[in-house]
Amino acid sequence: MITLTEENYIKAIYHLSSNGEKTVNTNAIASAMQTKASSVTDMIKKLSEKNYADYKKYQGVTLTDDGKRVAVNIIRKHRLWEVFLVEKLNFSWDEVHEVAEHLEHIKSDKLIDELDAFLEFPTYDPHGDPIPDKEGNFKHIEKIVLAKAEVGSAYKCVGVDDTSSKFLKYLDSNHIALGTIITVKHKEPFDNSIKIALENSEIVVSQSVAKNLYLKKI
Amino acid sequence: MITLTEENYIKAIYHLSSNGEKTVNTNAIASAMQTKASSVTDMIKKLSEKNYADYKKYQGVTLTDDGKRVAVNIIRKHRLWEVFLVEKLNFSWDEVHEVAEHLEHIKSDKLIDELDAFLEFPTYDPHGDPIPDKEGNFKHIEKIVLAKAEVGSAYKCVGVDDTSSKFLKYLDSNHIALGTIITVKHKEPFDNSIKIALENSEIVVSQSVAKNLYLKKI
DNA sequence: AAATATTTTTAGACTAATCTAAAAATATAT
DNA sequence: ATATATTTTTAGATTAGTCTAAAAATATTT
Repeated sequence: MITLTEENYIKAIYHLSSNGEKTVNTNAIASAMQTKASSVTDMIKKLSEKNYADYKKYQGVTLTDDGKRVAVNIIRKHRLWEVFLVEKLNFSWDEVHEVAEHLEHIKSDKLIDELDAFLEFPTYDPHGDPIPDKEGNFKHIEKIVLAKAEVGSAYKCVGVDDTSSKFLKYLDSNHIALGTIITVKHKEPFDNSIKIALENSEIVVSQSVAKNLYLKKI
Repeated sequence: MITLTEENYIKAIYHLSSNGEKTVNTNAIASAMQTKASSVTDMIKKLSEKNYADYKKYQGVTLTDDGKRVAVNIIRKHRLWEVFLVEKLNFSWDEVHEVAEHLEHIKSDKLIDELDAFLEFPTYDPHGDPIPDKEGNFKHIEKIVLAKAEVGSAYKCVGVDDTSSKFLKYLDSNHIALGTIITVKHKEPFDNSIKIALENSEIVVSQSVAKNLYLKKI
């Protein structure tokens, strides 16, 4: 049996290794899990014993295929619940994360398969992240970050990196949502801010916003 | 903060005291919680410290108003999730209990209020049990147990006491569901079995079935 | 009312997950 | 390449919930 805490560590390791495929180090996990390095060491030993992770002392950790399977399944559940919350229960995209963090740990294959069907097999969650299917495969969308978009081109907003309530509320108040069409007008070299055109407005966004917004060329 | 285990103990105490309003004894809780009496003693001390229960050594335990509030809220969540599972996710009434046991512990007022609205404020769960409203009030239905129904009268099936999968499947296979009209034909004094008439059939049910089926006179 | 049985509590130990503080290993700087 | 800094691990303690076995309290029999 896998515990809730083990699941959360596995998920954290998965996310930390998904941007860059090498081993994940103890401190990174500690900061992601809001805990201390010593606790992480204990846990990765346990994950290693249970064959969810490969671990050699002082050398960081990687997930085994089993571990990855667990991680992807939790991500599937998390994202399906997020869709449910937004589409059926009137949650906004900045409110779903915390509740989904809990719902994702409910263990019932029937529950998640039926939920998937009830939602008509969605492929993206409310933040534009792909939802793995039952077998763990997910769509790979070719997206770039606004910071690297080219001046003069038009893009569609397809996702966010930062899913914090603060950032999502900022986007809401500037009328940026998934699907919004964005044209890059000007990049300011001084502070890396970017002027973009939306449907009815032009706004300037800071570098930190530009780094967290995913676009697809149209 | 209230833990999952505390919530489960509170729920168990509530259910044990709801049939008969006096104090609940340690062994009863131990058997309901599938644990040992010594563990129960530890926990009721803790619940007492946290003001969810009143407890005097060797004298059993009762819930405080706070404790009752917690219990009713969990029951509300449990039953709303059951309705969701049956009405939206194609679960049958014998499959919902286990999953609802987990879902009931998700803590989010918005989640449960929106779920309630999404389900159009149901007042009964799939087993005929009333669903408390936000304030904790629930409908009291005047129901009797089949074992005490009178020969010759007609009744509507309004609930079950035993919600085990075994019993519910037995009812399914005999075409008894919530709303089914039942006429009592004969009571057999020898073994307390009862012959009842359904829409298209007559069947004999044992005493243990008769004790677990709730009816309302029509 | 004394003897016996049952129930409940206590005492002490265990596991999972965590922590602090110190030690060990690795990485970086001079 | 040696010293210093950083990262990681170990050692030992803590908390929540559980257990077993023994002790204490209550209930039941005779």
